[in-house]
Amino acid sequence: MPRETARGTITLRDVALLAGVSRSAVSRTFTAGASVSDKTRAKVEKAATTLGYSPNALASSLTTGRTKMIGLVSNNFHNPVFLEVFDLFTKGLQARGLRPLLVNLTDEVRPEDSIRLLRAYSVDGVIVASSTLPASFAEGFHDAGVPVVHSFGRHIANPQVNVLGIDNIAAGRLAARTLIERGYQRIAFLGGPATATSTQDRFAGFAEVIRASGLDLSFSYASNYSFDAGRAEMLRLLAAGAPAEAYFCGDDVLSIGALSAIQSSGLRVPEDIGVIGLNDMEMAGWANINLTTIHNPFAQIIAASIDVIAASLNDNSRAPEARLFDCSIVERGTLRPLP
Amino acid sequence: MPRETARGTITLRDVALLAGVSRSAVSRTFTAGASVSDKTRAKVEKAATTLGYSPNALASSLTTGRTKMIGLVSNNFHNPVFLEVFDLFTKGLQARGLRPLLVNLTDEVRPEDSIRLLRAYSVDGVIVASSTLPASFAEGFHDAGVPVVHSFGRHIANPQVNVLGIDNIAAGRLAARTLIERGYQRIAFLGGPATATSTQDRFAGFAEVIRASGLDLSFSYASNYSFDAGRAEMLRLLAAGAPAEAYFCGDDVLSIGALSAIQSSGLRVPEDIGVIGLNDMEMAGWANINLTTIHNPFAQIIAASIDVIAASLNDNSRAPEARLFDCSIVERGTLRPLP
DNA sequence: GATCATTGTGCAACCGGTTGCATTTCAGGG
DNA sequence: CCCTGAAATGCAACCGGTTGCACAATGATC
Repeated sequence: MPRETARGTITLRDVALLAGVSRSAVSRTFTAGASVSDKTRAKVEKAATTLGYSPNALASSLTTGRTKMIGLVSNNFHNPVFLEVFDLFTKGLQARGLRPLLVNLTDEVRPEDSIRLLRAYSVDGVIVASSTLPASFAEGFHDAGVPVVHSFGRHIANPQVNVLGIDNIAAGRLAARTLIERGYQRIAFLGGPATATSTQDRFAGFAEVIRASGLDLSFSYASNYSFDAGRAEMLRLLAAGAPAEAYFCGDDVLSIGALSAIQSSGLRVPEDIGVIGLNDMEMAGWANINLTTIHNPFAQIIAASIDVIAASLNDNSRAPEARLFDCSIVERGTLRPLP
Repeated sequence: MPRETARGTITLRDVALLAGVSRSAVSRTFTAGASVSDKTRAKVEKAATTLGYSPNALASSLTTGRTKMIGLVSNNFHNPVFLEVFDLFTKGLQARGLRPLLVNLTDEVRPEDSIRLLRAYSVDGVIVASSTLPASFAEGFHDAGVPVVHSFGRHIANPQVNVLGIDNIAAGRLAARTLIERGYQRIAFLGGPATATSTQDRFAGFAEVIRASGLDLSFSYASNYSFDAGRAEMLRLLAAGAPAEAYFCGDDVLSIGALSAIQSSGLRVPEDIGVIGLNDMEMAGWANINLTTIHNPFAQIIAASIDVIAASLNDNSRAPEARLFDCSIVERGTLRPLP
């Protein structure tokens, strides 16, 4: 008698009974590389399909120690660029048979809670996708023994955890050189929140080059990486009078906010004011935006992040690596052309 | 001797040993409403914190039959509105102690695979967030015995599964009335993909009212809900000559593409051509876009979807419900004002 | 046909918790 | 101080799989 199937779930037992083999045999037919004869495999598969059996991944995780779930943690649920990021991460993880367990950190930056949560769910690894969180956040997972990669995080020489992303300092330098090449003199930095590591680094590289050229540099910060914050800050700058000739904005969405402020005030881009962004999100290429920006190679970074996390699953003692990816200028319509 | 802690995981046993109680006692201190004396609870909690123990949610799911994981399935990873959707879903689920397991269906619409996958992970329920998938997709989960709600799905009278969203037919009517009120005569529908249920319904309502008013109605479809598709289709219409006076576009992102095409061709909005969108995504309110559109009450729909799925977890025999939410016009700058 | 190396198979213990049941502890009442 | 009922506790079986080990079946070799 196939026992009370109270919750209706079909288990290994049921299949074994129907196929007339042991539970081990059923288990083995469903684990790759196990030793099963063609004959029993056939019997088991037949029984499994007639019952509509599919193995319980969570139960097996108990003994194998692997859930094939990856925590995907982010705090950027308002920046359009992150839609591309989620798309690439989910597709990339799925392609490797990994499942993203999503954690929205928007209002919550206490690492302990996320760590406890993701440990409770025994995720095999964690991807922290954020350019604004401090390194300590990802390190918390590492300290808890969970493989982790910090995507879009701050680069440092000897990191505690894997960190993959662009060199924000170099990106700042690139922005500065680009503006200088085009003959801009009164140049400004309109950054994201001053607390974000990405903002700090972009500013550092930018300021270094501008000042080395003997130019003045004014700078200010938007309250966060958002359209409204970019627009508000640019409106403030315009109202204060004597805006700069060109602005390096913290990222694309901030740039778009700034552009809208400039348009509202009747000034023209790039004739009166030039703007360069960073990220090259899809929208930056839209014909009505046409933002000159610095390309952030998301697809590469994400593919590499997944490679690294997958490698860490097999060998958690890997030394953490900090990998940098090159940025490049995408010339569109918000800077005047090279002289 | 606390047994070989090979993988370093701290279990119930370890805590029980240290606290000098049985495993049951430890288990009970961590399950709400169980009967434990204050004294043993204190001992257990002390031991748990010194060991850094946190219960394994997956192991407990084995006996309780609940994982508190919800499959969040979508195929819209390119429409900016979905960033808002993911933000609201993840926050709402987390607030109830539920965890979203994300499934990206972008290139994949075979329901069986997703069903098999989510059953393998024993999710307690599934939310299908898509306005383009057929009802049969969500029904697949229902047939497999998994509670499911289809958010933004097509409304029908006696649904097989919970479906929550706007009344797309009513929205189409609303768009038509809005255009007629403003005196537009040559009116057109620029829809999303003709295969999407949302497109079909919006068209049905829209066409009904336009034709009832004795006006002509021309219509065409973009290849998908995206900026590029909207722009391409509008460029084609403009090149073909004699465009309509006003367009009801399938959604906001399509509208923005169409707007950009109109601007590119030197025509003015709303003087030469009016545009009305649908969704009222964040970006529609950006000052440089300022799209007149129909508000889709995402926050309400998502909150209700979570309520419904949470209720289904306790009682999977609930009769499926189809709930409709009201849309409203958001007046901005892409339609001429009421006469 | 006997011998030996290879698979293939089932038993039983285990992964980390939960829970029904029997037993013990305890507080309050007489 | 004893009795009673309720609360607390531990035992042991179980959730749905996996896996080491011993044994059985199979095939190759001489």
